[in-house]
Amino acid sequence: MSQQRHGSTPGEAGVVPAFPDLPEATIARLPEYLRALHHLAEAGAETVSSEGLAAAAGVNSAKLRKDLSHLGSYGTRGVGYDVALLVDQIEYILGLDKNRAVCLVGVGNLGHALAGYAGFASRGFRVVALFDADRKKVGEVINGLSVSHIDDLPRIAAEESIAIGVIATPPHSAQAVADVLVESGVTSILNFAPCVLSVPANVDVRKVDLAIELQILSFHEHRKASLTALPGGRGDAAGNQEAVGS
Amino acid sequence: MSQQRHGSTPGEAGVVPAFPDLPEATIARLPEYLRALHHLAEAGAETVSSEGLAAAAGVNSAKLRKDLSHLGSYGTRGVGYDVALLVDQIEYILGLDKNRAVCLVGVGNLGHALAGYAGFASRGFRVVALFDADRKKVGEVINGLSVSHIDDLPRIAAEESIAIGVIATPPHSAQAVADVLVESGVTSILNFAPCVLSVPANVDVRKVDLAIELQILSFHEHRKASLTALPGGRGDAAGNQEAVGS
DNA sequence: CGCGATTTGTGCACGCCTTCACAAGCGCCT
DNA sequence: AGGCGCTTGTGAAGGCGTGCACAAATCGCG
Repeated sequence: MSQQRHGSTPGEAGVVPAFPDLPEATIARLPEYLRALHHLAEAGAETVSSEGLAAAAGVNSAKLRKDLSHLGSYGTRGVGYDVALLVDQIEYILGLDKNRAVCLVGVGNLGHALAGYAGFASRGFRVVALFDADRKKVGEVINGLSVSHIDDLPRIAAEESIAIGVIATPPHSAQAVADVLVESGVTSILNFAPCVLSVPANVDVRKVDLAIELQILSFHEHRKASLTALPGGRGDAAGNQEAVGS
Repeated sequence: MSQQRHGSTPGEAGVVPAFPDLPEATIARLPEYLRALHHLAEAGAETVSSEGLAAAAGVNSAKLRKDLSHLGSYGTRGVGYDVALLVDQIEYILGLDKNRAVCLVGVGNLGHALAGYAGFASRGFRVVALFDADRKKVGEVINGLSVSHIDDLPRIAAEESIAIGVIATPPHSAQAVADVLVESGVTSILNFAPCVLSVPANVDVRKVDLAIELQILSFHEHRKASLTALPGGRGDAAGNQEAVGS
């Protein structure tokens, strides 16, 4: 679904739409808004208020309005936001209208699951290639996709115009894989290996460490336990949920 | 992340050691430091400088020093930090010396992988129970653990003193699962389902949405593409790596 | 047409986090 | 013992993000 900018004054910017300078925190929340909006759209809602959308996304309504205001005025005062319009706009900003090709390296325990993860395809990502260094795994078919050897990565990445790579290898080989990915033209990496990657400045890396999340929860368990052990400690302050990022 | 003030010890250190009031951002980095320290310990290092550890963890050295200073003075000026001592200290703070029991709900594609994820066990977490609502999956053995029906969750959670639960179900059943977990005494939840969970204030929820990470990368791809398309745009702005948090 | 109800967009203040820069402290060498 | 180099720990400044509170804008209705 290609699309150009809605509404916005045609008087400014050039052929390439001016790219808004969004705060990183806002960017991280846009996918959450998008999910909530899709949900609302399926339910038949045509418009939604900042209050309603904020509740659906689990954030403060003022924060949501400020986030959305960064990408332009797509709301109508007294009414709310047009759901369909906002969906299109956020998908455009996130670049999800490109049906991006993704490759996955490391078809082990986790990689196997990621290769079949339905959440990727449903958000506009196509996993177009799987790689592994183990020749015993090459040729294995997962979710309709055959595993290739990592030596073929540069060729296939070029053929398929792959810009995003997912690393699901053991940590000791993650850096080597990252080097190959970068060499092959990949400019965004999602790293599931628990290690620090070194990449050129023009390459973006995001890291997901499942064990770290548990350790953070463990800390809070420890804290809560030591609080309830104390005389005055009642753990019922105002708490809300939401996490990740950062 | 759930905020929650916790007044530190009223008087001085009691039987329960005074629990430091760590910034959330610091907590999120401690596991990273810990991983780097384990790596250094295996390599035989006895001490490490803030510069060295910061590099291994992929952060700024000043930030690392400030983080560590929050948990006390465990470094020696002119020398650095004692690796073994720091490992013990961080593990204590994170509550990893308790070998915490974890249960996993939802043995689908992702849940299967998580049940076998070695990174959990190696960081002091024991996955002691697997649950699913599908009776066809009950009894299936994964990684030496048999899948139980979710109706048995309250009983088993009590027996095993489970305080941490992992949700890897489809989003439409995640809230119901969370309710059962909370009802069963679980006070920390790691949620892999792409939805917002509503829980009591004393329960901590962290969310990991794999698709969101890809969408954030997609945004940066989009941004980089529109930058290189612009005349003045050279794609060598100050790019850094590392992410998540935040 | 005007008014009130409603909701967006945003100026502002506050607090958290990051980063710099440097004094204080420690060990080693002479 | 004394000085020197190295490293930690921290005060201060700046930036970023959050949330409040309100003005501006829009719709519906009498």
